Amino acid sequence: MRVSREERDRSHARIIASAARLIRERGLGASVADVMSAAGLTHGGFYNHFDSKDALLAASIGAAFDEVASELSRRIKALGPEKGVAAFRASYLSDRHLDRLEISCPAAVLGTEVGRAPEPLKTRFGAGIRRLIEALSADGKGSAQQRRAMAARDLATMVGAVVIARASDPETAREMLRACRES
Amino acid sequence: MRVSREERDRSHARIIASAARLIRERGLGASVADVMSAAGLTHGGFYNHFDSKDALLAASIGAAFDEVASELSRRIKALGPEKGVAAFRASYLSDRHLDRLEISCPAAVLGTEVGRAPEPLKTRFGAGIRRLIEALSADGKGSAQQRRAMAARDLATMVGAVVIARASDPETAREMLRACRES
DNA sequence: TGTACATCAGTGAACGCGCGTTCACTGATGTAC
DNA sequence: TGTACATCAGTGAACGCGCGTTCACTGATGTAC
Repeated sequence: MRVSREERDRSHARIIASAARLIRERGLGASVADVMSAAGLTHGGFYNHFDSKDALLAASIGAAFDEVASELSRRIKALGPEKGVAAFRASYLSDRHLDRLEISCPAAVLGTEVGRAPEPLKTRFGAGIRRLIEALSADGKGSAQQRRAMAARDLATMVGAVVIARASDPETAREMLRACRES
Repeated sequence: MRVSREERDRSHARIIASAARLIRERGLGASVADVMSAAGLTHGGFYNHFDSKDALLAASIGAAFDEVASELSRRIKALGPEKGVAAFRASYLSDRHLDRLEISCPAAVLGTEVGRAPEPLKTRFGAGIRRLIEALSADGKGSAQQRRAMAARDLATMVGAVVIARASDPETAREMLRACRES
């Protein structure tokens, strides 16, 4: 049956939120039916909300980056640039982060899959990356350009370390994280 | 019809080699039928060679790491530790590497997918990573432990940079690679 | 060395399954009067 | 404000497709005598 406009908008938001979690947990292959079910709906109604699964993926990748970027901003606001970025880095490279796939950084959890995805997904992904670099640039010395480059390198190291750690046996994972925490 | 033992062994090697290329190009979802076809065989014979698709994935991830690790060793042998590692790093972070998925580093091309794969795949993956860290440790100063940690960080940065660059729009990709080449 | 037979790598059809997407239908909501 | 009707979010069955895996079959290879 038809539902009110407010209800419809709530459903839409729930679908994106469910997808943002499920794709991080299971990858881009997370099924439309499972996403809809996690949002408390049935799969048939999906196309009332999105043109295609790819459109949902784009929206939910954006939402996932939003989450991570605002967490970083929150830390910077609370602790200042230097300590805020350091706290973010420590949490990113923590053992705990390894296990919490569903709220993890999209780059660390979807990166290689998005690399093979169609262009619109990459555009969204790239926008998320630039947002993170921008926020990370709050810390550091030198010109704005130098700080951006340092932030980009910093992000690459964090993402690479977590990607490798998650894909490896526990011992190798530990070595990789420990080495990168020392930076 | 039955073929000779030598022919059989050649088929086996061709299947692994084809898989090592195809999974890097298309991800772990590359189909058994496509792998067999690339090896000049039909899909029905696959289970004469492997117990399951996962067994093939493990073998071909190992083979892909072998390729990359021997390329690094070759450079070190030819140019010495410092220049050899530098040449490897430059090639890893080159625009050219971004496009050559099928001969790329498994970590940069399969990392997030292997993160969700069963344990045996991660063990193989971790072994490949340790081999690369080991080889990269040839360069650098300090104790063996310090050199290993530096090599691990170096590898994490390279992998993260390429993962992010491939998953992003071209402009963001360029910024990320440029920043990491400056290291 | 030759012969008879068992083995088994390779073939191609078939299986069951999960997927993205479509569709006819339902009935509460929104709208026109 | 009340009524009649069009709209459309949500449902659940159905579609076509590709996948990993199984299977009966073929015929050259390997082996036992």
